Amino acid sequence: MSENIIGYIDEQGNIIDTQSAGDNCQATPIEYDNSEASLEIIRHSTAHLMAQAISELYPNAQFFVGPVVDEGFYYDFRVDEQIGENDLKAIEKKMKELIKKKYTIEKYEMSKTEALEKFAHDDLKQKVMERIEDDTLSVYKQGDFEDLCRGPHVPSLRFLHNFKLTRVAGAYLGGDEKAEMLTRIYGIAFADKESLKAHITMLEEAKKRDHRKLGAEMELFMFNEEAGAGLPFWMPKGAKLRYKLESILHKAHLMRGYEPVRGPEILKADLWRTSGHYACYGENMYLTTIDEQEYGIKPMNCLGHIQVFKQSPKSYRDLPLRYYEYGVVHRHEKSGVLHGLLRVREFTQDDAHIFCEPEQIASEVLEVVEFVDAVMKLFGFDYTMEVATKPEKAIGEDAVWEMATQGLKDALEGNNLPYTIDEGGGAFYGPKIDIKITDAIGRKWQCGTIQVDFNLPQRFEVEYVAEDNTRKQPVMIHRAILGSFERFIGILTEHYAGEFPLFLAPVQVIFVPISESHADYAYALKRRMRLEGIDAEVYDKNDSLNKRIRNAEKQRVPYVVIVGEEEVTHNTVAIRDRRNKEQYNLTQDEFMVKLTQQLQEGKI
RNA sequence: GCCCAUAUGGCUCAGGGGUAGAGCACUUCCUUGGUAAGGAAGAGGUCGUGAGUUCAAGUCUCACUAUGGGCUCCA
Repeated sequence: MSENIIGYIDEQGNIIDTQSAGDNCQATPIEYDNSEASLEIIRHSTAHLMAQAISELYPNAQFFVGPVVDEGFYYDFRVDEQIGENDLKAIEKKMKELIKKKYTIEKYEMSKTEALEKFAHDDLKQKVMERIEDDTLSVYKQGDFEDLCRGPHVPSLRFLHNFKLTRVAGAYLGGDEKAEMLTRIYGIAFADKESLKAHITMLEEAKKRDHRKLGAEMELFMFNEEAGAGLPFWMPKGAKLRYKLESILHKAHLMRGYEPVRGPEILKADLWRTSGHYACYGENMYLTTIDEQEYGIKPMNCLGHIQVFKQSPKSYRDLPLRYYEYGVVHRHEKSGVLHGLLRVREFTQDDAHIFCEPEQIASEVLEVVEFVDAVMKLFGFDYTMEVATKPEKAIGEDAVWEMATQGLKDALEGNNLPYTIDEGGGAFYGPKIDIKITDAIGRKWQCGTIQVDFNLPQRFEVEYVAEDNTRKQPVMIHRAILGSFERFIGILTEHYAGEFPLFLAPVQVIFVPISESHADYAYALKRRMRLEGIDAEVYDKNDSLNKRIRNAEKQRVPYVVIVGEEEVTHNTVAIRDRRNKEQYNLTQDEFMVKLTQQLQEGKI
């Protein structure tokens, strides 16, 4: 057996560790490196090593499960002491001590009955075994530490060096909110030191573009303890950015035949009862009483649009009718899930409801998908689509659900658009296509959504007059493309690391006059910019030129423009490119043309 | 909501049972400089909120609020 082989992959793609394979294994060997299979073994063994260290430091610790996940590994366990981030160092240190003992990792098997007996004193192990169907269970042993485990593991602790424990967290036993909460420690491990270092650097880079940090630095948005959690404030620069995004999207909606509407923020609770929100979504709603009448603050915009639709009789000739609204909604999210702009309690959706005939579903859904694609391309986002099916808490008949779900799949399949299925992930009133985009550190966020709804039209008796003069029920398609301005701007900020394209940047140009005598020229330029709808600032504070240039650069604006004697004389500007730091001169007119042309990039 | 952690001037952070400190930012003055920090002076904080322990609490304890890392859920 080669020194560097830590396991094998059989023909089915299963990983077999050296303990299980024996000496004459014919399967493909797994070398000790950063391949997927190798990391799987290394990380799993590192999780066990961590458990061993924890059991030495906290002798009464009991262990649940310690799997490998996308970003490394974790172990769930129960312990009497409180473990905080500061304790991770001590655990790491103990792990390194254990490595020095060069334990081999041995495997032995026993029947489930024997195992149940062996771990009779350990209720967590009993719970683990409840979830296992096999009759034969394996135990891995290193030094005095042994643990029930399926493997695979490295042959010896000597293969483990490059790891880091990253965070400590609480996790419900088995992911069940009603179950006891265990302590979870996350860690990461690699085959070599460089990869570990690179990973840590990547995390630090991601931290630098965290939208919460940039949002504060760039004065885009803020939160306020006195106002309450999850309630964002938009500062002037953030509001400008948001307004630009709203305008781009507003035009895009009009071009696609949408009509703006607007509903009230609060509606009587009876309407929410009719819709089913009261029963299915009530725990997330803010309710209030006015003149002994119960009202609900809207968590969604559909009801308003339905009332507008119903205001006058509609003909099949009116369909499809596309109502859209930047709808402000309030949802009572649990305090622990709030996260910068990505998860808030008040947010504005770019919401639309398309009322159409059942035969129009596929073409309407497809048009929305194309709209989504145009928006995602504009910002350079990768995204995936997911068809979400009927959840446990749902209204409407199964047959209706099936028809709607199939409609969504047909629209995607008919146009060769790839998608995955999220079983049980639908809204309570219908199936949906979720559009998920990936942020700067690889987290996936749901943004856009397309939902087919046969239920609300029925509940509210929404009707149109068909060609044969009978009354029919339209289908409602709920859709959002950004999802919410809050979340989308949060993701955009991280995506661009704060360096927004010209058509979004809250400040598009900063003029830096070389000395006081050139300030007038700079202000004249600023006025000219404003007439063209371009946001510019003049940095003429009593600071050195270098410092003002530095401050301007730190603002992450698309253009920093220096003006001095030469520019004033020739009516030109000296532009610093923010990317390559080169500079070039243009006449005022050329610069204006360049800017207005570049603004066109924001059209969809 | 639950587990763990954190909370000191606008920002980043140091300090620590005897009554608060730095850098940046801010104000004023000098400096008018051609591409990432010129110099000087000044102002600014009941140390998140409320209780408790103590002769004495910003420092210790508890509760609450907010934030961060997770669990669960969602745009």
